[in-house]
Formats: sequence, structure tokens, C-alpha cells
Amino acid sequence: MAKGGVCKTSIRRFDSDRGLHIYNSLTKQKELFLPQEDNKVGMYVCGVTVYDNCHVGHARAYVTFDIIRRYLEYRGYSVFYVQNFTDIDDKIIERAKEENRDIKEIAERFTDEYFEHMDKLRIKKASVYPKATQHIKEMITIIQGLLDKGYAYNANGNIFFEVSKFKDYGKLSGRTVTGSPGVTQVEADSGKRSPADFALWKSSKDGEPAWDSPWGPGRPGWHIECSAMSMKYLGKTLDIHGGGQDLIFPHHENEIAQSESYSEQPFVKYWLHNGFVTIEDEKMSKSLGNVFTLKDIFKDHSPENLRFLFLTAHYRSPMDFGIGKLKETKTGLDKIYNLIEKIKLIIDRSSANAFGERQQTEEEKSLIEKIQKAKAEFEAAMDDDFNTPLALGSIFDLVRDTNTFIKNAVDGKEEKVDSAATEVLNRVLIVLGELMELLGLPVVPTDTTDRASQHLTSIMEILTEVRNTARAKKNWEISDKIRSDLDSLGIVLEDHREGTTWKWK
RNA sequence: GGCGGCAUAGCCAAGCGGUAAGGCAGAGGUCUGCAAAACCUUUAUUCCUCGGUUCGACUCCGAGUGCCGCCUCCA
Repeated sequence: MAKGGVCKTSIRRFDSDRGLHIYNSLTKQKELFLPQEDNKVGMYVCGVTVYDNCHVGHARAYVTFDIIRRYLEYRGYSVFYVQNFTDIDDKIIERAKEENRDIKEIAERFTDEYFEHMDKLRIKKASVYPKATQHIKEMITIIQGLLDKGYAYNANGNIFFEVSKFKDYGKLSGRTVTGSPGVTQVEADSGKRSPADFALWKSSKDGEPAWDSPWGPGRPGWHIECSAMSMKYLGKTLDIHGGGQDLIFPHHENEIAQSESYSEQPFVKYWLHNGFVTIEDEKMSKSLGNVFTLKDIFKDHSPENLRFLFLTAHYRSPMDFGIGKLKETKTGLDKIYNLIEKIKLIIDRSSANAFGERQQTEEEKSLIEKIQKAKAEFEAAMDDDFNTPLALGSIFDLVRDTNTFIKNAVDGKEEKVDSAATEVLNRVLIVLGELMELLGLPVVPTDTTDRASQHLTSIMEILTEVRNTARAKKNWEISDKIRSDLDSLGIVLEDHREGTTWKWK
């Protein structure tokens, strides 16, 4: 396969074949990614409404855009990432009422929970997290502008966007104004001229939270906050706007309508939408009672396990979630971690200076080629609309090749591994680490990284030492007891030529 | 009803005009005190069905079947 590189270049005929290609929901095709301004990317992702616990669906969405963001940065772009919090909304008001608390308290509680879980999932922080309630002024400005231009009308203090005035309406969702199933009647007292019209501003009823506006006290409609906040932080045209597939209609369609009517500029260059999480092939919803919250999942499963599961499917495909799947993919993830641990062990035990310089063996040269190949394939996969399942394939190839190398060049030899061999293995470690980081996966499983576990690490060292002493004396009774007792605690010991490693089941 | 998506081995999942990546599970073998891990071999003459285009189709076109999502809050 030494000629592989030559083959590859001959396959790539045009320059435009190279470079990052992204599927754009607006044009429904993959396009070469070119931001407006050379290496700067402005990216907006619809955030959560903070009224309830985070679930797997949220996790998938934000992991998806986290990986996209990480890859853009890896590709040398400077990304300005904006993600909002909807902290005023009917559901928050409802919940506050139920619990007899202030809406602010509710919003803060779930905002904190959001960060707690997203941190566990290693989702990088956005550049800004604007909140709807802190941008009422900006929203009012846009609404007023839309009124002035004749795109909106006032009906008893409610301001509606008049959809028929915007000729491009439906260009994202393919939805026409008359496409509804006939059920949608104009609500009697709303004052809407057409069922398709949507609220920019809602006048408030007594006791509801309200802000002053030129049209009387009220609160913003759902869609306007995203237009106001995205344009405030990213300008009139965003490079990327992301969100879940369910947001395409009406939310994103309405964002386009109001933003473009107001700014007279294209609102978004690339629209990205992640696929949904289903449970037993059905949509996850409260009414079906099949919601998996992150809190529950993290009780028994590590965050990287969940993240890894998301990576096994393309971000635009639907993903069926289940605990069984989570366990299955853990085995795959462990395969990578097993190798990392093993390499570390070999490097630790190697004779540092050994015999000084010597020629690389054929096996070492071949491994180095495979490292480069894996990296190139990984990048090509990610360049193709962030194809993580394909990218994972290149990682697994590298893992297998490295294991084979270890088997032949390390395990098979009596003498200690010398510096030339460890240098090659170290390269694997570096590249593996780099790719894992790109996918947001920790290089060390999180179970061993928190504070309490630090002690555990030391204790495990002592235990394995004692056990290995017993083994050296062929005292299998004691050594096997230690192993089986640990096993019942969920800790698995693995004896290698170079020493013993352990991991959680 | 309108709009959109998907159908690839036991399961998950890439590929989308040049003859089926990868992972899990299974089987056999190697290594090992045993176990685990790891490695090797093996598991789709075939990609929902039927037509068509083509030298050639899982990949393109048409029809059909079956699932799913959106059209109401939603990642």
C-alpha cells in the first residue's frame, strides 16, 4: 500500500474536490464551505428553553455542533459561536406557576443543569450565551422596523408577521402557506389575518411577566429572539445556523422571514440540522413517557460513552437510542482506550536510552505510514460533511494496525523495547490523542479522572502490585481472588506482558 | 391531506456509477497459569420489490411496498 498516496491524488481530479463540504438544508445539497470572511466563521445554534431537564436529544444536538465547531477550528477557522437560552416562554411561566416560584429561579436552575451536563460531555463553551430576557430592546427594534416596512401589523397589542408579504416564505422547509391540514383556523380573538402569520410580540395578560413596548406591555414571540440575538453578535448574515431538524418549520422558516424582511440581506449562508434521537423507533416525547434524561443516563454510563454513541451515526441520520446500544458501543470505545493504556505501559517500562540510534525496522516504517494514512482518511471523512462514522473507521484501522505492531515487534521480543520503537508508539499516541480530542473524547476515561478516583488509582496500583507478587509465586488462589473480588465491584484487571491494567466494566 | 427523510449482513453503520469500510455479536484458531485483552481466519455473489438508463447500478430515473419525521411546544 506504499503507492496509496499516488493513487489517491490521481483520483482527486479537481481542486474543488478538496476542502470541507457541508450539507446545506437550504439548498439540499453538499456545498464547499466558504465563510464570508476568509478564516472567520460566525455560527449560531439554537439553544434550549430552560424549563426542564436535559435529555439525550439535547445531548446529540450539542455534541453534533460541538464537533462541527471543533473541526472548523482544527481546519484553521476562528469560530465565533453563539448559543442562546430561551428564558422567557409559556412553558417556563407554567412551570413557575406549578412550583410557585419566580420564572427567573426556574430559568437559572435549568441553565445550571444544562452547563453541568454539557461540561460532562466535554462540549466547548460558546463564545457568548445570550439570553432572551436581556435582549428585549433589540427585539423591539426589529419588530418596529418590520412594522415600519409593512411586514407586520398590530392587532390589539399583539404584533404579527404577515407571512404573505414575504415572497421567499417556505424556501427552507418547502412549506407553502396553504399546506396545513385544514385544522389551523385563525384563533378567534388573536386578530391574526392568516393562520400562517406568527407572533412577534404578545400582549400580556394579567399576572404574566411583561416588558414595556411601544405597543403596550407584553413579551416577545418565540422566533424573534433568535433573529435579534444572532444578528446582534454575528451581523446580518450568519455563516452557519444550526439546530435540530424539528426546528426547520416553523422556527427557522420564520426566522428567515423576519430577519430578511428586516435586514434585506440573506440571513444565513449554511443551514445545518441534526437528526433526531428516537426510542424504539419512535420520537422521544413526554406524552409517550420515553424520555431519557442525561441525569439518569450518567448514573450508570460515562459521558464519553454517550458521546461516542452519537459518533457512530452520521449527524443528519436519525439515531435510535437505547441502553443496549450504549453498552455495545462501549466495547468499541474500550478498544481504543485499551490500546492507549497499553502503549503508555510499554513506554513506561521501556529502556529509555537503550542502544541509541538505529535504523527503523520495516515494521516501524510501515506503522508510521499507517499513522499518516489514518489521519488523512480521518480528515477526508470529516471534510465530507462531518462523516464521523467513516472517520471512526480510520481510527479503528489504526488501532488494529498498532495492536498488530505491538504483537509482532514488542510482545514477541525478550529484550526491553528501545527508544526507536517507543518513539513510533508515541506517535500513535499523539495522533490518537489529537483525533480523540477533535471528536471531543477524553484520552483517559473520565471514571479515573475525578478527584475521588485519584485515590482509587493509587489503591489499584497497590493491589495489582500485591497480586503480581502472588502471581510470581504462583499463588493463584490469592491472585484470582483479588481479581474476582474486584470484578464484582465492576473493575476488570487485564494482565499483559508489560504489566497489569484495569478499567471499569 | 401537504412537505421531507430513510430502507445495506443477527444488530449498529459507511459507501452512492466501476464491482460491498468499520464496530458489536457469533464461529474456529493463536497467545496466556487461568481470565481478560490482543491478533489471525470466518460471517452480504449481494444492498426492500419490479421495471428502465448504461459497457457496467447498492449507487441515476420511474413505479410500488414498508418505516419515520415535520405541518402544535420541541434539539
